[in-house]
Amino acid sequence: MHAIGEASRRSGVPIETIRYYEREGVIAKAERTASGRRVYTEAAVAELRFIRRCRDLGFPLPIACKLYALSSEETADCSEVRDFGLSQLDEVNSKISELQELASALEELTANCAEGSTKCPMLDRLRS
Amino acid sequence: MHAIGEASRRSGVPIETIRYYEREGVIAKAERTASGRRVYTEAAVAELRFIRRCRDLGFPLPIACKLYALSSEETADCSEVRDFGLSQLDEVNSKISELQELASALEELTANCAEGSTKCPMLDRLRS
DNA sequence: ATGCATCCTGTAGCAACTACAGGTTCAAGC
DNA sequence: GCTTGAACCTGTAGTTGCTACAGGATGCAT
Repeated sequence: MHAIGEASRRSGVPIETIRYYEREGVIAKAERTASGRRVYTEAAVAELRFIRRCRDLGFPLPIACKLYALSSEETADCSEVRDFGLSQLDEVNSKISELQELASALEELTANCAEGSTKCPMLDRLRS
Repeated sequence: MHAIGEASRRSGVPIETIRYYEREGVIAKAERTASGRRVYTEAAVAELRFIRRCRDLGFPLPIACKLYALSSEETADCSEVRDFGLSQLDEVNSKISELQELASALEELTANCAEGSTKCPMLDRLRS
């Protein structure tokens, strides 16, 4: 059993975020001591860590919740998990292509900017 | 002189966003008709378009403002513009690498998920 | 005169936190 | 037993850049 600070250290989820997750129903409400302080079991810490890993992979919170629910089921069907993973992968890949287009646009725009010039090709392109 | 709807169509900035920009001081306050409706000059529409192009390139609003200010100066030094562009490029590039790491992690995690399996390697990795 | 598009203000919601303010409780040292 | 400082509590507001109403006024065409 750990206090919230220890749970935070062990899970890598900031204290404020843990409380936020509880408020939002992402995780179950923690038990409390007589004086009202939250108490976390090892399993609760593992849940926090699980959620954090999902977030690190870019899964939105609702999906992270679903994945955790799946992971708690005995009968967890791998293919459902895989579908979430693949759809997340799709999204990440399309963000990557978007950003790559941005990057090449920015490269082109900055490439012709010469120091001291009063006629800036980048500004010209933004204006026209 | 255009009403806000026309300014929106011409600049590609949604009406609500134009009002938001005005509230936030991103653009100058528009003139009003006797009855209180906003009125946009050709120059104001150009400003909106400029801001939109900056946003499309991923520049944050405060930077978009600075770029517009620079673009209005006679003495605009190209090198300052270039610096903004390069720093934006840096940011885009680092986001790309982050996302590429995510993508490869997701590829690895999903690769071994086989249909019907009750032991999901992806869940195992999220748990451990 | 009527109806419909367009406009107005003001407020709230989104995602996922983060950062206070203002107050209680716990634990360690003296 | 008392003090002090860390850690905890609730509740609210701010972040970024919009977007979506609600509820009402205005403009224009028929």
